[in-house]
Amino acid sequence: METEAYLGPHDGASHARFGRTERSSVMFGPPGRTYVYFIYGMHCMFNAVTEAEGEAGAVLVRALEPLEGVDLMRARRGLEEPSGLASGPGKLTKAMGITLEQNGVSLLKGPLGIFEGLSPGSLEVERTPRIGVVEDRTAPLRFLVGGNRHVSR
DNA sequence: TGAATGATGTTT
DNA sequence: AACATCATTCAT
Repeated sequence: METEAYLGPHDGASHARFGRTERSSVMFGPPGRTYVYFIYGMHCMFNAVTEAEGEAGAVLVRALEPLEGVDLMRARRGLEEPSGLASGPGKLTKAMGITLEQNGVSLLKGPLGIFEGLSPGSLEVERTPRIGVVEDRTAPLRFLVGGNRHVSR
């Protein structure tokens, strides 16, 4: 698992840096929903909205370790090998079948209810600067599970 | 290292 | 209405 935090209007690398726009409006909405957006003309990025309504904040899920549905993910990616299925934010949405249609849907229940029935775990979490951002190059807002190879490049 | 590829927000 | 930018990926 690998994530990055994007903050509110004061975060120069966040989509919320222009305030509440059509694209970023879901970031200002209630927490526990998805924020999905289209980038580079070809990739969807998957975020979880984190902050209270009226404040902006989201966590970009950049990579994960496939535990279930590996064959389906492989089929969606069009890969023979099950390695690197979701080792990047664009790869991850393709493997998961996440598109703009899922923008703003709940993560607390339903098909994407990934926060449902979660119990706190204990993981070694490493922190590094975020990838692909030009503002705030040094802020350590990228979080990875220590020693896990299912991360982005 | 660079091309692919299109929406977004800002500037004119 | 036009432009620069972009929370990437893959092939060269």
